[in-house]
Amino acid sequence: MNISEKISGLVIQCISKLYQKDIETEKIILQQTRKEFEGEITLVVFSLGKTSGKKPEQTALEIGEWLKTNTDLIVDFNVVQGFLNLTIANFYWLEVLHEQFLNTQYGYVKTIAEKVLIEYSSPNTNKPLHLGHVRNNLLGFSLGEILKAAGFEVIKANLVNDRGIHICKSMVAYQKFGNDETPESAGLKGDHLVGKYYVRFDQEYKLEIKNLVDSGISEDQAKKTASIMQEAQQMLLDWENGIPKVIELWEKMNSWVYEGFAITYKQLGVDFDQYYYESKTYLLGKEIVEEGLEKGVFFRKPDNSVWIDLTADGLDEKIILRADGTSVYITQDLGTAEQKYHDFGMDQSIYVVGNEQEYHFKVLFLILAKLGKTWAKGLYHLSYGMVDLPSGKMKSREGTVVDADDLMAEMINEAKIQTESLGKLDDMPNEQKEVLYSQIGLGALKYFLLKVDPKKRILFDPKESIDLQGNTAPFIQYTYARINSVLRKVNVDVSEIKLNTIDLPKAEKEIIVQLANFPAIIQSAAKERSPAVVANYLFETAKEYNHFYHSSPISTESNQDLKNLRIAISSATASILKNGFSMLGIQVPEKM
RNA sequence: GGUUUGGUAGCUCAGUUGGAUAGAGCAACGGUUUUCUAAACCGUCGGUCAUAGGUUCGAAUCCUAUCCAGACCA
Repeated sequence: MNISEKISGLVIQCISKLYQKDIETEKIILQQTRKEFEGEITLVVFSLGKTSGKKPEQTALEIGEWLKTNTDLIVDFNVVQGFLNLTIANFYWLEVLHEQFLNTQYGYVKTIAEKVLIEYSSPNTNKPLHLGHVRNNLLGFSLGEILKAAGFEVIKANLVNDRGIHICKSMVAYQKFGNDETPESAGLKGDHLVGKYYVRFDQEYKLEIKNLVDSGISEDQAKKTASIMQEAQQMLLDWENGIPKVIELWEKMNSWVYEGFAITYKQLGVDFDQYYYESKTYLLGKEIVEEGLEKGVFFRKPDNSVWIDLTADGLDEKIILRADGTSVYITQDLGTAEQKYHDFGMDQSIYVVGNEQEYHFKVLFLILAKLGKTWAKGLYHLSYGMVDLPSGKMKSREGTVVDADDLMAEMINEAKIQTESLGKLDDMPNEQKEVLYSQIGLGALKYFLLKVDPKKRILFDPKESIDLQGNTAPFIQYTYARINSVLRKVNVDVSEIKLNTIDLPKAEKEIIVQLANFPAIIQSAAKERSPAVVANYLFETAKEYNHFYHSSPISTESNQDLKNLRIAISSATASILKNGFSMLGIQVPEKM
């Protein structure tokens, strides 16, 4: 039971004793006391006026007095207008702290309540990953870690988009212009090599359109008749018909891409429990179409196409199956959703996909609900904003992207320059330095993307490198490293420390109160499905600790009780920073 | 045209179910190291919370309308 729940209980008791009235827990509004006032928890009394029949200040005074005299937990109070500021007994804070530094998994919920599947990343195999994908990957991974900490069983899934016309485009371009180039011969990562031909296709295609338009054909017509596009469409048909030569090329090029992705994923630190491939799932969903027709949820038009009418739900009529019987995206997604439920029987299924697909998922979830799928209520689209450049949207085929591999390399290099210029680590072995640069550089990148609310779009200016000072990962990493340094200096076994009840100085109490919020933060981040909640909390915590650090010497403190207290606080802070960061996929260095 | 998300300091963002004088970081300026890591700390400057109404003891937060930006559906 956390402190708010405890106090709520006490206030209910108090009101029943003082005013002979019962009150619902929801009516009791508690918040953290603002720094400028005495106390740690504040009861907002305005809404209790009706219950007490008295003015807010009078009510606050009466409740405060009762709590002070009748409970051990509350030792003092003060009233400001309708706010009752409560001072909690030191023994409580010491208890919390004690639990924290003994339990390195403080705040984690160990009993598994529900199973949740998170689908994220879901790349196309025709080009390398860019900054937008990085946001997706980090959000998906991080949310998975947060949900695990909050007591969910998590399955991370990746639905690879490995077929379709866009894949055929790079294949056609490679066939025409590739000269049997390989990643080895070109000295390129496999995904970059394939991406090169995706760009090449677009260039050739545009050129051909231009020539056709110049010869007097309309642009629309030119787009359709361009021979390179027709080749791509033919290749898609050949692929569907399993023409060996095409399948072979497809397999070869995809395998290059997978080798490239594996490297990028590894460096990003993301992983998956389950892979789905669109090439294996794209025919799913046709049975659902039958099911929908039988149930009367779908209807067939005279031209034989299948539709659903969602106008009553404020949406449109949506096509489910084309007149020629071929699938559209939503058909596959219906099938894949059912497949996933069949495979895992999860309670919740989260799709981490950009906000451009909000409409699509609204339709998908609605259809599944209308089909009477009991699991449809557990579907959720984690929609996030685009990462845009000052010049606008990133487009792979036009080459206007911030490449994930390049960016990571730049960030690591930036971290290296910065670290070397500080010149504190001259005695560190080179191998260790490389690890550190990567922790700092990647940490800064990840934090940059995760600290903002997923709903918001992010503007990334490649000309301005990502900060390493202020509200950044290195700030928090530094706080961690510094705590480690102090703990090395005092050289005690933290688990052996006994905390005696002593007066808590203000700085000490403030940081303990901050640390005590960690379990609630995990829950709130899980509920809101937002790693940003964790990121912002960790920044506040690090800031609070730094404030404490500068006013509270540890190694030179002669009062043993106070020294132990500070060691305990430092140790607890370190483990919260480390655990919190691990939920964001960011590592902490022992030294920096 | 419709749906939807956002708009908070020069810039990047926090701001819990409505609560106290709207907070951080960056940038700018000033200070702190014979003391445990100065990637730090302390201070100064900076606000019509897009706009206008409404709800109420109380609104950045809820409601309505409008403006701006993004995304999507025709």
